[in-house]
Amino acid sequence: MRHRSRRAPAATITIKDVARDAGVSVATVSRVLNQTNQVTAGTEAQVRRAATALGYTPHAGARSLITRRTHTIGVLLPDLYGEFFSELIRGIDQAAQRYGYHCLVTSAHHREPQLEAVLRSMRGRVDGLVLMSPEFTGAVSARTLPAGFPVVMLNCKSSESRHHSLTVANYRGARAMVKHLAGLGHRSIAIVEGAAGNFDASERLRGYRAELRAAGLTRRPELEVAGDFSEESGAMAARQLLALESPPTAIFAANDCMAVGAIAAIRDAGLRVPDDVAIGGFDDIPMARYIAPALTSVRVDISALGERAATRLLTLVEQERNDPPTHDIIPTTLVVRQSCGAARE
Amino acid sequence: MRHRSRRAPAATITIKDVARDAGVSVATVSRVLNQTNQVTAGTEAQVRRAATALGYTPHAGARSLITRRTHTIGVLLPDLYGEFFSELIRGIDQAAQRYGYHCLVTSAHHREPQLEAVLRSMRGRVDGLVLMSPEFTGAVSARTLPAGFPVVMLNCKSSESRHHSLTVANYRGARAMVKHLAGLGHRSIAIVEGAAGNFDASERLRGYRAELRAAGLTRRPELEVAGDFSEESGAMAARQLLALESPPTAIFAANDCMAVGAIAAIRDAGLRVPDDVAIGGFDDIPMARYIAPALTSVRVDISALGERAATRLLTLVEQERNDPPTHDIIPTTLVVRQSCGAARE
DNA sequence: TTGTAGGCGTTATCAA
DNA sequence: TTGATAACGCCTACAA
Repeated sequence: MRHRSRRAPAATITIKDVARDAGVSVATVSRVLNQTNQVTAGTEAQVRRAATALGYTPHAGARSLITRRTHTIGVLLPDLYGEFFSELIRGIDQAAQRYGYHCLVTSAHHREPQLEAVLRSMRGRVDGLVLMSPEFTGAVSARTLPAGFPVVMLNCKSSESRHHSLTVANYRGARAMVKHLAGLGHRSIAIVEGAAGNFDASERLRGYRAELRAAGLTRRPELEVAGDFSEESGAMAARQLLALESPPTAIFAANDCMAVGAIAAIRDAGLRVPDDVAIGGFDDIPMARYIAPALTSVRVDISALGERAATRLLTLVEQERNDPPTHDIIPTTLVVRQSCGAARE
Repeated sequence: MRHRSRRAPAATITIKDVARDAGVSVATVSRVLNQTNQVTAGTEAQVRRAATALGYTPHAGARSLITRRTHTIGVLLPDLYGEFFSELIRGIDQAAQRYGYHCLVTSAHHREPQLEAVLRSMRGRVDGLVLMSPEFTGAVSARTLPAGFPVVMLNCKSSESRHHSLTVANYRGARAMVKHLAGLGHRSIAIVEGAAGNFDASERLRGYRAELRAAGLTRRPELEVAGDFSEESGAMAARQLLALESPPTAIFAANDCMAVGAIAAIRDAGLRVPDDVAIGGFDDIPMARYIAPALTSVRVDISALGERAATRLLTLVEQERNDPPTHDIIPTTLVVRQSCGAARE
């Protein structure tokens, strides 16, 4: 008959219950729990006893309402597919935990209105934002975020410089790989591009083109093939390149997954890597050294990227200051193995 | 001279500002924003105009304090390393977004006290919990979570049945793989075990042993080699197995990464896969079909696991009822490719 | 249909 | 050292 066939209201015990049981005021309980040592050892003991007896835990939401600190950072990612993001989140979470913060993770905001809605929904939930989104512009920021709200951008267009940013050295990494291949004597070097619209992808393409020019090689548009970072797209791209009238002798895949797909396709076509076609990848995923032939790649320390981003953000949050934006670049390393034909082990 | 070389207090605009500008009370603003259609079209328009003009967004924390709904679910994982977790998070986040919920992700809680602290810190932050932790027992639950708090456990010991749970069919999957290898005529089948203490690892080992017995094969302890799910541990395990007086003719690696490492080690030893040693993996990561030889594996739909877990949890949260706990098992599929010697393409 | 006022669980500011 | 009491930003009876 009552309105309560529903779940009981989660018998929530509050600071008041502790105060009552300890025979003190809520203010005193609060003081004990917040380490503001203005309490007698005796009363402190009483309070602690009552608190543990009741199994009391402060309500984070209520606390943050008056404190204006949620001790949570928001992490906004364009996607969650693949090792890149798990590594990134791992790094971010690691740094956050070190500071005693939580991570609110969200992904997939394609169109601008959706992005704005997501950013808005963060109000009152997070103290700052790690943002990885090509769609995030200064205008969006102004419309959705309070002025001075701490933000660190990840792998975004460098033009957006009003916020702090961290970027992987995609351009330099790609140049290093192409330079290496050219140094091995390759004159026709192809690229399998990353996903369209992806910032990493376009930067790697830019590096590829720049280094071709620097090496005095002519750029052939038919050697720039679309891909989407998946193994399958790498295989398709390789097949397309092999079917050319004059196929390339080397292929730079914009990530390791596509490189693996390309190697499989080349093998299926009856050709050998690196003897007939040399292959280079990007990212240096753990598996790169174990496949056959071992993959030459551009190493990126993704979790370090995440850690630095979170650390930067948390510094901003805790300092409560408007430092002038910094723009860091995370360096990459060329790792030479068998697939490019340089190392023969 | 002022106290404010610090950041301005983020000029936060509240419901009061909107009410003032719209010339109505805060209650009316609230009603407009919460779709309780008890407002004149005229005043509603005024309120909306004022709200957008100010760029107002309700404060989620304040709202949840009175609503007793955070619209956030907590996700507690033992780790964040590797594709498994990114896929899992992807599935969880997908379901959460469909329900309009956020995800608070945390990892790495090794010892019990730390786990309890983390669970406690969730109070007032989340409406429910997706929990993947071997250390989470009924006792921990009772000490840290309010009675009736919605929880869905992932890949945990089935003994813990007071909460809802979802589990991958590790045991059955492992049996299917071993049965397949035995069916190909292999009499000495080795296993490279997963990380010690890991539930998936122990279940896959259990399945391996059970199927050996069922196939009438004698179990040889030296054919059970330790691993930790990494490529490197798979390679080490394979080397160890090849050094045996009578090495196995087939190796079941408890995940694909270790299988890749094992294949590399076997090749380095001058032997061929599958001719000299057959290999089977577990998980069927995207790359499995592209390596050489293509990897036979047990397919797991991880993102589906995450999606189902989150959906189950959100059903509990929204229904506000104490349903009797359900215990679902996510099935696996054997995917036969070249590495086991069955398919020759 | 609208406004007033109380309360959600904390912390912060005063007096005492 | 301690205790009232007023915020924090919002929702929701209840009254008008």
